[in-house]
Amino acid sequence: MDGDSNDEGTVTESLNGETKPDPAKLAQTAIIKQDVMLSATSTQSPLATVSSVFTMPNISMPTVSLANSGGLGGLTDHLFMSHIPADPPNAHSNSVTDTHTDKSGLGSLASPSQLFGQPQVAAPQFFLTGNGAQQFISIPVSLGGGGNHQIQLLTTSNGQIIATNLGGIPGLTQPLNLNLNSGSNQAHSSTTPSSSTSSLGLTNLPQLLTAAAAGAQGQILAVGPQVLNQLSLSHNTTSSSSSHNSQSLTNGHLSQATTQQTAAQSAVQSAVQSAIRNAQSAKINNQSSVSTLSEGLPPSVSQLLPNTVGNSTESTTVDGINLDEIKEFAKQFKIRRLSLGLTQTQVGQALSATEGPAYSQSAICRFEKLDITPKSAQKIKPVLERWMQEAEERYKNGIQNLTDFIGSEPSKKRKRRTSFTPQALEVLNNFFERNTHPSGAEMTELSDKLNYDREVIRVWFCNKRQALKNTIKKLKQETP
Amino acid sequence: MDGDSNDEGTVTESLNGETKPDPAKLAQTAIIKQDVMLSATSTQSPLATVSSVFTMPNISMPTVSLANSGGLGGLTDHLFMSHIPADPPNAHSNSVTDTHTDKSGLGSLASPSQLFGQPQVAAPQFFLTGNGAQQFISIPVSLGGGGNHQIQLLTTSNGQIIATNLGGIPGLTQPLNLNLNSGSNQAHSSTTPSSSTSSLGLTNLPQLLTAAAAGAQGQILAVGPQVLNQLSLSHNTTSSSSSHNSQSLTNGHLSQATTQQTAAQSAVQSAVQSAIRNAQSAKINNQSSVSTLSEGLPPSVSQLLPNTVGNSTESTTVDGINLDEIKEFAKQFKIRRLSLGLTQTQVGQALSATEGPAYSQSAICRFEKLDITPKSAQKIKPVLERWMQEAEERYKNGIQNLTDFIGSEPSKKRKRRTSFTPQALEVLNNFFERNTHPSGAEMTELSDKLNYDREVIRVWFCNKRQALKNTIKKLKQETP
DNA sequence: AGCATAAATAATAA
DNA sequence: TTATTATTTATGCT
Repeated sequence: MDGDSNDEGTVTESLNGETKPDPAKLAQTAIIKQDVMLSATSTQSPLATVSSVFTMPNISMPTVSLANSGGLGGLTDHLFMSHIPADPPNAHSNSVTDTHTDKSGLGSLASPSQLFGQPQVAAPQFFLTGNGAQQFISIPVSLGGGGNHQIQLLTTSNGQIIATNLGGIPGLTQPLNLNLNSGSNQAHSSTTPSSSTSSLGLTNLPQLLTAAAAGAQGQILAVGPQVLNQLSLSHNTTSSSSSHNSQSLTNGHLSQATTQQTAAQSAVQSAVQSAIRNAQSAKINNQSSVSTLSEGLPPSVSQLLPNTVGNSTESTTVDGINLDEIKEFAKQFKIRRLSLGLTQTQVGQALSATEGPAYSQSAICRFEKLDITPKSAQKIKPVLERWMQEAEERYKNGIQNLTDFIGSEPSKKRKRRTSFTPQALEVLNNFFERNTHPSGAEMTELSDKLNYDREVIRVWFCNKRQALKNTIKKLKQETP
Repeated sequence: MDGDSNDEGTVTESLNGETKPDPAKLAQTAIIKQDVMLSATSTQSPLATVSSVFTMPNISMPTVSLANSGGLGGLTDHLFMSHIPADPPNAHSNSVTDTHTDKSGLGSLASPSQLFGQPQVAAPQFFLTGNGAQQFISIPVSLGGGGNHQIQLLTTSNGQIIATNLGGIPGLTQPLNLNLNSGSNQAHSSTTPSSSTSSLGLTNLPQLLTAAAAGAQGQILAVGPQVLNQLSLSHNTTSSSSSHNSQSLTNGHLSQATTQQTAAQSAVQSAVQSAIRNAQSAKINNQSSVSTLSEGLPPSVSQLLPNTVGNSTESTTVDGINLDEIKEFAKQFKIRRLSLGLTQTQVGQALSATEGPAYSQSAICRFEKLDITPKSAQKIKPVLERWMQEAEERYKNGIQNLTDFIGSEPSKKRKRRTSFTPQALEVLNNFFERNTHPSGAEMTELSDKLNYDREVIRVWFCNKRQALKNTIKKLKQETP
């Protein structure tokens, strides 16, 4: 649950000097990064859709090659190619899954008690709104103005607790605002190369090696280029492929059921929700799509595309924008990103540095999922393409180079897994039993008491909650 | 674990049963944490810039691809150059640094209090990274500003020392960075002989292809090694021998080299674990490692490979197994997996079904990272190849098909994010203000009252606490 | 041989 | 965009 991701401290300054341009804006807070690993996302299925066929069969080879592939080499070629899946658009939407969702769902509404809560303010606001600029975290609303009294504000009715709590917590008082940036501090000093390096080397060596060798990075990288090429090709083509399976979800498989007990509910909910959210769901759009689509909502590329598929040979275009092309690009972009061993966060941060704010991890995520408007996609696509090309170029010239470009380290290693002592676990578990969500102060206390990093403690609770949740889920399933 | 935990319904643990024995012995465990962070580096400026000139966006026709490929050859040229850092080891400039670095450092160990967990002390850790800017990981300390009073905040009750410590340490401010690279050094000239490249290619078909195709790859590969070598060198350096490196390059000996690493790692592990865990063991080991090499541990492919590279034309082989080939396969396998949108878990489950047990998510993960013995890798490689081919084939024919093959899951969707009603939020926030840690009973009550899943409620509190925590953290950092 | 879970990354509500 | 949730990956462990 908790993710973790965020944290970060921004330290403003850096020590190093890295040259870095200014980062003025760096991302903010955030976290940072991670390592290389790639993850996959599987969530959605890529379907193959296809769309237009064309001629670019070139690639076809792959198939054949695949066979061979035993060897590696071949693989590359094909890999991608073959797929070319177009993804079905909906991916997300399908709701089958919803299960939990309920909440919002109808049920909840309808139901009960919720009603009564008093309607207070919309809670939402409280948090930060960040405004545009990235760097600042602004606190909420209010703050904007002058001093930050902050805390109270936060609290507000709904209680954003945050503020309140803080208040309660001694020390916390501080104002909420944080500016991340704080001025760029940066020192760029030049870095001392040799020395530093060396040190590094030593330090890391072991790890490095490993990483390189095994590491994700290395692997991935290699592929990259090829992929790229193909990608581009395919891109246009769109390829042919087969049908999309319509929604495969098919339930047939329910099998799992997984989770849900409430299939029924979920279905309902999902339906509802989806309806609401998406407003236009994919299908609908087809034709009218554009116009009709929701009025309010601007349709995202993914929403528009689904339709496309069909069999038509033609590409789907909206406002003069070739959605298929964008779709393919997005797909390839992801693969290229993964090939370089980069995370969405890293890409976003790097872009924010060079292209200006507006490239958060979320933004990258949305682009890849095409959960953005065609116009928007069209706008950032060239930026991403350019950036990716440079990243790839640098990669070729050495990781170091890429590292510099990105800012962070792609190869950063994963933190070593912490081992808790039985004693520590006992303390943690006892605490967890009483309270699964320790406050910051409590966490700090535990951290201090047990002598583990506070972050480690935080993560422990996070994972513990997850485990609990999973356990509960299982029980539910079984029970009935 | 804890024995006690029960209460509530939380089932928690029961399931597992873990129960873990306790080892009373462990001393404390602590965390190991940290690794090193490397930061990156920067040293040189990369600047290269570049950029892309054209971009061929999408469409790229085949041509494009050609271009790339064409590139291949060329690529080679550059490849290497850059890297080659030489680094002397020295390291220490900053005290901080030292810490990490030294493994030997024992000193560090000594220091603190770590009775339990980690040694906090070492503050160093925290920083990390950042290199450039952005990324800092947690805590930090901010250094930036100078005095941060904030720090204290963190500290609060227990005071995680961290903050405090940092503050105390003068100088920290900077230090942490490590530059990897530095690479500059380089001469590229000599280095990369094209020939080598080619040779490489020849040797390993797979690679060749790749290389050719993508160009990048090839390059990369090449590079990698170098880097590695260097690293190793430096690595060794520390200790003593450099010799290895050279050897490593060559293949013949690889084995030994490998071992070394292995040893190192292993050493590390053992050392760490047994001993202090925490301390950053890694480094420490190095030295010893060498000599020690390990006997005990069976070397993994990744451990063996690094050395290999070098320039040698030949491929690394151990026990008649071509490690380079396996490495390449592993790399491609991952990409292929991702291209199909599959997770390690899915692959593992599917394989377990068709090939019999023995293909857990962990197994897949380890294969991809090559954290397995060559023998083992050689054994499962064909299985994975075969499976992947079928998966790809099915994918082409429709997702459905793939879905069936995999067994359900692929399409499983992510649970939809819960939306709380304003009313519910009010109730929750009010509660949170009074008590951030509701008991199980209280949670159940809220769940019931608000009509949300209990789990959802639990998570809400969890996240709320985290948010609070993060807020606090930020405050600390920033505020100057 | 793998489970359990820490750590990391992606996706999503707001 | 940000904050937060959901998923995936990696690894310690006996």
